[in-house]
Amino acid sequence: MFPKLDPLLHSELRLAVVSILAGVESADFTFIKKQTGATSGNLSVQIDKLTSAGYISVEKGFKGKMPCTTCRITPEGEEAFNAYVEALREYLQTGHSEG
Amino acid sequence: MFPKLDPLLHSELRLAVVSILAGVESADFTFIKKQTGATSGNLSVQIDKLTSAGYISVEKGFKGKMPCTTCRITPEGEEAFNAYVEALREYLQTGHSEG
DNA sequence: AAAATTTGGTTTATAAAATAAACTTGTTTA
DNA sequence: TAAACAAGTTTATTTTATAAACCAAATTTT
Repeated sequence: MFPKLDPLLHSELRLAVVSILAGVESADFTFIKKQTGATSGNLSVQIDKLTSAGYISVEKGFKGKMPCTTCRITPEGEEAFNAYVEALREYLQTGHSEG
Repeated sequence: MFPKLDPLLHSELRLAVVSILAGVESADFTFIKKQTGATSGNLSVQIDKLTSAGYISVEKGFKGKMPCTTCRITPEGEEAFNAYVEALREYLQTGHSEG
């Protein structure tokens, strides 16, 4: 019927982050921030949550002398994303009859 | 890029309600409750919100002697639902390149 | 070279949401 | 007629999302 939607992905910003990461090998904090238009604080928090869930991995390093936080989606993250997309289709596709 | 998702629809239960109503002429409270598996309280609250937003309309009557709350999607609701589906596609479809 | 500004974030506080628990009103059943 | 049930509503609690404030280091300006 209506499958449960993974609450970790059913969040505008986290979904955007995962969507970006699903399409690239990796992306860094500032890039994701620009793409999503999110504030640093919000993005930092949501990246933490995705990391704790094991959906993405984060590598902290430097680009020249500047700190640089690089994010990647994990296999678990990809799987969760795919499952979420599948689940959502049930909601988006109308035609739930009264029978 | 990533369009804003209508917060009124980006809610698991409200989305399920609207999805159901988008497919039928009308549906009553108890039917929606069964289909979604929601608690009465939660459903009541979410139906109120959708009503306040003008996305659905509610008609209170009786089925025999029992109270019966019938819900319908409004044209605004349909439009909002369609827009939401469109917006979501941007998120679900991967391939946001780093260029 | 000191001061001011910018970069790249994190931590903490606040506002909004989702959800469940408790309650209400009326009806049916034992 | 008392107990149980139906159909919801109201209120309280827990989560979430978000923004505001903060921090350290690097860069730019004077």
